[in-house]
Amino acid sequence: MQQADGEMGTGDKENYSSESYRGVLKTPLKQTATSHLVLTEIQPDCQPLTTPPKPKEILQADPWTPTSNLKMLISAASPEIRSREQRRELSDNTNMILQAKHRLQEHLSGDEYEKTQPSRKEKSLGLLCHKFLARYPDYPSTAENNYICLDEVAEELNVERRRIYDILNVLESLHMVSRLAKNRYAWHGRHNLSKTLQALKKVGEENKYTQQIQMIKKREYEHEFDLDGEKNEDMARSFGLNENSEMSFVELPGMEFRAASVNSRKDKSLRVMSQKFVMLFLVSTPQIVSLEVAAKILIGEDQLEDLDKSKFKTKIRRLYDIANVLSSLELIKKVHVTEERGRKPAFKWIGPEVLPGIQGTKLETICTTSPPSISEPIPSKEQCSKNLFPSRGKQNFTRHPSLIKLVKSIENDRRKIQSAPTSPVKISAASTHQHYAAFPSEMALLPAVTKQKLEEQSKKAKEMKMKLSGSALECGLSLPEIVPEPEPPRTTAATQQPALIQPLSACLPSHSSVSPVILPHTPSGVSYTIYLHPSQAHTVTTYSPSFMFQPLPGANVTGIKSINSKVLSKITTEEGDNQVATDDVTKTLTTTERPTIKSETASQQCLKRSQTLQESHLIKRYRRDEENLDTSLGDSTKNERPPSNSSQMTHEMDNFQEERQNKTETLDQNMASCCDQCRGEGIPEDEDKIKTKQDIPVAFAIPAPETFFPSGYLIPLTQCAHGNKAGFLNKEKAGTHSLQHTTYSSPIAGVIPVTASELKAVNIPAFHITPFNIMLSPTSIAAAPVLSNSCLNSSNTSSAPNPSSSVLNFTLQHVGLIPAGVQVPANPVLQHMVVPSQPENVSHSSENLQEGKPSVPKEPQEPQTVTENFFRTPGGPNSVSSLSATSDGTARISQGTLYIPQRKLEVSED
DNA sequence: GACTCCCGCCAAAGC
DNA sequence: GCTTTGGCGGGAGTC
Repeated sequence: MQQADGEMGTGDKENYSSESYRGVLKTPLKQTATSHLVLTEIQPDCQPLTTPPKPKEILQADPWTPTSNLKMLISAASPEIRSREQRRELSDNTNMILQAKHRLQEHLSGDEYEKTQPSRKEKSLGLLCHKFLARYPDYPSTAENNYICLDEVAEELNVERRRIYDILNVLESLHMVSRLAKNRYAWHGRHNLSKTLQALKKVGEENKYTQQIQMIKKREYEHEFDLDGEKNEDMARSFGLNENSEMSFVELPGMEFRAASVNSRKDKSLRVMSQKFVMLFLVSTPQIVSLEVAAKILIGEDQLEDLDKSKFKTKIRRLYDIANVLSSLELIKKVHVTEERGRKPAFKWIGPEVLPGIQGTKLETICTTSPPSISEPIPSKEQCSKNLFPSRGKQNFTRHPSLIKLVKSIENDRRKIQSAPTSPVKISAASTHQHYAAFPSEMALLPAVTKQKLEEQSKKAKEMKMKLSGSALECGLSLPEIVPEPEPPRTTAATQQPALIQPLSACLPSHSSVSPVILPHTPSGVSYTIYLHPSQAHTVTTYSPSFMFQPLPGANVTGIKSINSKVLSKITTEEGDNQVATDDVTKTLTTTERPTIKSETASQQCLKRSQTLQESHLIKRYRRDEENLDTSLGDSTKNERPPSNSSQMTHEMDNFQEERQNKTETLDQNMASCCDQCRGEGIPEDEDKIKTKQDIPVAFAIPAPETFFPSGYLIPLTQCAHGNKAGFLNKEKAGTHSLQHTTYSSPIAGVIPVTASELKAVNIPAFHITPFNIMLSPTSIAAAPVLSNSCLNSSNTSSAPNPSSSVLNFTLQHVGLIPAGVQVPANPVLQHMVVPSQPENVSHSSENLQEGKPSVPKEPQEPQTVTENFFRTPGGPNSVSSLSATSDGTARISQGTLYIPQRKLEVSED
């Protein structure tokens, strides 16, 4: 109470009309009054306290419930209703409520009074935030008086200012309010929300939160989260957490904090925590974050050595505070994740889908009139850093350190642009080229351009298909709508500029820009770099009879190279940058029929051994997967999908396959033929022949109507020196111990940026390209981005043929990334991406964000099941792990010794 | 007993 | 030196 008095001091003097009222506030009676006051008063601006009394309600035995309050608040959110309510309530006698309070206080003893108090729930920060939000419009006009008087708000809501600070801090983190001066805030509503979320997502990706989450979950699963500082430091170090130990606030251009106070105690600020928390949702797939994970990440960034229980508890408390406010904003909702270890509280993102870079033009506009922007690091890196981190003379709010990385990344990109071989640019893309060059990270995702490109490519591809001879199309599946241009003859591909990339080269992505990009065609003989954002670097599944991964600078890379043309399949995974190789490659090979793996850091001997060992297993798998393929190409794919999605899946699948219906049969035959070849002589025996089948140029995406995920870039390699198999084989040894091929010094030539919306627009459903940088050798056929069926669900836990595996193989073969007949298992890593059906999240993606529309309220959902997979990366930074799903429901890493069972997370909503 | 999170102490920062 | 701001953790209410 003393503190309350202290807090109220100034405000009381300024705003409270009488000492008696002040006294009321200090009495328990205020608690009762609080609820009812808030229920009735909806005053958008700082106005004199005119809270109408509702004596009857005050004395009511049946207190108002959160539900009823919410309903009222919703109705009050309407300006008309609100004004009507105000008019009516303003007519009431304000003094009545005070009298009623006094009366109640006098008549009731302490115990009796306690019973009249609203329950704890009714005093929750979430409800308080609801009340607070109800006072202001979501999208205030600039003409309005949008100032917030802290004292008045606290007074009218009848809460201590301390609570208002909690709300304001979270709102500040979303740039819904900004502090103007002491006791004074400005209300911005949701105008800036979408931009803020985009910025947060970007920063979250920069900070590799996805990997951090994975790492924590993995550790969680390996053992109880140990509080051993050394281990956690290792973990943090691997993600560069120490670099970000000073948590900084992410600003929007033009939204810099002017008040110096915000710079204080920023390291533990609720604002920063809130932003970090939101980031976790934005980068997570699915967008469900448990409090535990969030707290650990926040602690990890804070002080690793203080990772004790009290710290953890405190963090959890704060996260609850934040979550309550975010829930009131309808950005998240509480769920429970039930896994084998128990039921955990978690929160699910229900806010608008955030696609990075969509609003690049808007941001750019702001940046031109604002202090240093993300997309416009001028004039130099140093200057930018200076601007981002101004001196403490006059404290501006510090921008996030990751922005510095972003600047460097952009500069690198620009360098690469300039050094990369130029490719002809399509007219359609030319107009945007300059724009892209100016704002590569933002413009790389321009949906309209992308869509146009897709359409053009589709047309061209269809035309070229008509012209192409069938000799190069043994596996001749017709092309998806995004079919790019036809491939050049393979014999000259290595020395040619791939025709495919020509229209693509106009677009240069920033390394730092995480963009959903559709993979263009992989013409035979043309090497590509699949360039994915480091923050997405979870896993990659590849498969090739002869392929090579090439790490790209500044990204998480797992390299893998086949030194034996008979190597039939490989799966790689990467979860961190600095994992330590600990496992013997051959160890697990003897226990599994799964593909061999190869760490970049492992010896070549291990690789050869593993390859030899796996050959004997692969033939079996070919047979098995061949059967699966047949099944998956039929109706089994649909059957395996969750019931809720089966209809839509069927529809999309039908659409997708409609135009290639006739060729499917041919495919089956060809597949069988190829498989026969593989069985008999090993795949690469007829490598040229196989490669000629890769003119199925476009990433064939498995329909996944419920969720779209960011993918990456496919970047053609235009300076390939390896023109033939022999040359490649000669490079094999070198490739095993060194993946730094100078040949690929300038790999970035072009990409097609595609957003999820475009994917859907062209009936190309989501596919997953696990975050990785893969650089193929010129002669290699495949680097297989994981095209994962989003509906994989947990079906691979059964011993039945896994259609997802077949579909995946079909996809990879279709795309030309693996030879026909070669099979790769469905990568269980991807299954954690399977999220409950939420089509509305897709539909209102970019458009609504751009228009600043609020997210569409979502219907309550049934409990959902999410399968998560966690992996140990057995090798070092460049390690390669083989992952596979086993019939007993485990994810197996062939290189490592770790078996990590799949975790089925049941997400239930409260 | 675990989960939630209100509450207010009290210190840092601001004025 | 007073006020504002907000980190922090005890502990009560709820499940």
